[in-house]
Amino acid sequence: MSMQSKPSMPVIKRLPRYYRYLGEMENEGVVKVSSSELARMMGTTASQVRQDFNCFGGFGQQGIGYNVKLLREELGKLIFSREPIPTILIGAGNLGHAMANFLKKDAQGFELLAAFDVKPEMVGLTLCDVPILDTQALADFCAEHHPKVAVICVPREAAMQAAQQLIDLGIRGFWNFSHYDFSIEYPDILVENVHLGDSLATLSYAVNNDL
Amino acid sequence: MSMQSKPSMPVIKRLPRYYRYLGEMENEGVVKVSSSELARMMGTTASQVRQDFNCFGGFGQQGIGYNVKLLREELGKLIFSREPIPTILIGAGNLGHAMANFLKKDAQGFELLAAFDVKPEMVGLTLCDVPILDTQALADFCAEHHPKVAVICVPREAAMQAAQQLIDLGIRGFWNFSHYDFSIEYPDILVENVHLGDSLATLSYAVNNDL
DNA sequence: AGGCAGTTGTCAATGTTTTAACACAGTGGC
DNA sequence: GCCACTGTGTTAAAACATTGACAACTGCCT
Repeated sequence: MSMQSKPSMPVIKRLPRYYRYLGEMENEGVVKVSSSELARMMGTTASQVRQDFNCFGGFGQQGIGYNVKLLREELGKLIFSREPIPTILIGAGNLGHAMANFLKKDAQGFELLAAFDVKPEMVGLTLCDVPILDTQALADFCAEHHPKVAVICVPREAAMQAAQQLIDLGIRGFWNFSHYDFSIEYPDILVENVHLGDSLATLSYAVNNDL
Repeated sequence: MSMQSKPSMPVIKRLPRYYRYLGEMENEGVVKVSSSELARMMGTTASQVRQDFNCFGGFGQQGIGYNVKLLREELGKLIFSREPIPTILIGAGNLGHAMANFLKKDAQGFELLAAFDVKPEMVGLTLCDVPILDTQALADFCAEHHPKVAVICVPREAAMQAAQQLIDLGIRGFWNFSHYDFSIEYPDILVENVHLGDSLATLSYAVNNDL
């Protein structure tokens, strides 16, 4: 039970998937699981599974395997905070709607407080039970509610403009759907990019080159 | 100008980003660029940039750098096919709407032919100029139009059910937003996963652990 | 009780990706 | 024309990630 080494990015990126599979198993009533079975689901080796968990101190029992419920709880503690992270949405367009929906219904660990948009006809409406506010009101809102994460669903130009303000207002984390790369210009923040265009392009490459 | 070695996955994943940056530069009228400048934008080293391009034969000129327009064109040829890939959308819900929009307006290399949904009230409507059809009509539609890629915007259970049928109907590539992992059960297809939940969880881990 | 089959934690070996180093090509000043 | 300067293509080294191997442990069967 010794913390082996600081988890590397590939390990961290696998955690949510372990967590997801374990959730499915728990729903199906599975009690214990072996590293080799998890490996089969993940498409990797048992060795990697064990080593991944060992970065965090190893949650298994020798000779037995891993307790599904316990392991999931431990991973949950690593991934999610005790309190949901207060979050705002920038850009209540098509994509913004879908992501608000996702945050409210399918995601855990985040609490959507409000959405912001520049379009006057949007302001005043609600989106999944949260108000759509004018971007003008952003500073006041943040001063009062201290959101920690912003979901960026505006085009590149708007994201560029908003970046400095959001950081100044105390936002530390970004779930970024825009084509603007925050991390380049502001190194001290946490950005999770979802570059849909890049993802599609990768698929295109794969289809083209028959990978 | 010698093809060095088969490009590895990390290289391929970087190509769309190079392509994106080069597009921005071209718009700004930049004519030439050096590997070190590209490296600064990408957040990596000049060495990596040069090596990445060399997988495909090296598009630069010694002593000069890279011609922005030329390099972008070459990368474009690698990533995209001559003809847009005929594509269908499965699931015309909130997310499906956003992705149809994205495919039509922001993406290149794909042509959205139709959307499919099981909800009767959806069927018959249009979505970004393409018809929303009943899932029942899927087989006939594919027989006639031969789509090559499907965008999966339905929940896990529906994706599981649809998987075999879509593959049988000749779909080779999937842009998958569901929590169902195609690649595990069907190895001979091309899947680009966009696991929004996993992405959010990664952000949560980062915020929690202050990475 | 003892051996066997199954499983984890851990360390070593292997494979892959990134970074560094350097020879060589082109450009511009003189 | 020659020399310094810039910057690529390419090879080698370093860093990193995955896989293999094995001791330690458990439960079960005889």
